[in-house]
Amino acid sequence: MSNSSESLEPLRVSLSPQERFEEYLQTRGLRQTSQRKFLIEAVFQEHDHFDADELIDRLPRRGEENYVSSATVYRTLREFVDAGLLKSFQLDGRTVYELDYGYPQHDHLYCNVCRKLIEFQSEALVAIRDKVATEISFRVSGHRMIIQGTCKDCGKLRRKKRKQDLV
Amino acid sequence: MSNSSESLEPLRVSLSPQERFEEYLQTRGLRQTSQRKFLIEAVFQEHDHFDADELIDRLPRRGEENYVSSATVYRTLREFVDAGLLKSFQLDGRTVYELDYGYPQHDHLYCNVCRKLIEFQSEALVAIRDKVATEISFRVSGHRMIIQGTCKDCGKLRRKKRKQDLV
DNA sequence: TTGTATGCAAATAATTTGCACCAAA
DNA sequence: TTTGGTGCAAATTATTTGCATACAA
Repeated sequence: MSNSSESLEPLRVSLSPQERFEEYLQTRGLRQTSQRKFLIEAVFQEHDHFDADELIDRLPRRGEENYVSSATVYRTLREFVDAGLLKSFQLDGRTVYELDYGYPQHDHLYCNVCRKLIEFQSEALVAIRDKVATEISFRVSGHRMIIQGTCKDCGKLRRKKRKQDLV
Repeated sequence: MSNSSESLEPLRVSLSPQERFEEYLQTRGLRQTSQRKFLIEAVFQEHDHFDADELIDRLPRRGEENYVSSATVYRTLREFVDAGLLKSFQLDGRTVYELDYGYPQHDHLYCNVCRKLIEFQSEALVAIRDKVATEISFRVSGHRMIIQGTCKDCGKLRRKKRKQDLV
């Protein structure tokens, strides 16, 4: 899966993701391990969307230094979500992760051609969400909005191709 | 997965789902088979959300009359989506289907407790979608909005439980 | 020392696919 | 009769889990 995206500016937060995660582990009596430390670095280095497979691909292989088994990668990604560091959602049948801690709430446009995720923010969208929910006494914990279609670049390409076809 | 939902009123459409599907098959040189006819009946009998597994559960078993293999169920559901009869989306890692042909565009609230899907319609939401897309020259083919949280009933239950806990 | 975390491989679960046979058009 | 469709079982894919061992607190 291609996973480039246009990124929003990070917010200023009092704790680093590492510190935040430490806090999370301590309050639950869980342990700080070298794998967890290494993974949090790896994940927050990239500011992009990714799935477990892509992450594993850019991590050290078995036998190399800092190798982490994929079982642990899957387990740790879920912890990061629990800890509020990452958000996850389903796209094309796989679980996509993105940074949450330190990043503003946002939604996505998804290009069906190049599979790029483009972020956008809309207060109006959140307002509508809350209004709809309030009307039926639904307590909102979050939402997921994905606009599908064709991005600017892919729209251009297709038009170019159509022109060529006419020649 | 529980799949009850509050349903919107069907629209009036000139062709029945069956006729619409026939049309689809003919324009593509595909065949009308007894399995396809049977499945379209089964699917449009219920006005609810469902996944492949739930559908298969309420169909005749192997050996019984009108049995359809699950491979064919999966294949046919995708055809229904292609034909515009059904819509599909991912929820909790599985593919959920709902009637599309003859039903108005809408979105969902999803109760994390009872896993019920509640439908809602909002023109304002569509307007925001189109505005966001237009601003970056993105051609929209559709969208998916899911509001997560706790529905009215489950909110009540939880409060009741908390009260009991205090006793 | 004590229980949590990890790595490995096996297990799951949902869905897809290869292939021989069946049946619309 | 020709080509698409179906059923079956095996293959895939992403992810989870059981278990023995390793290690943080």
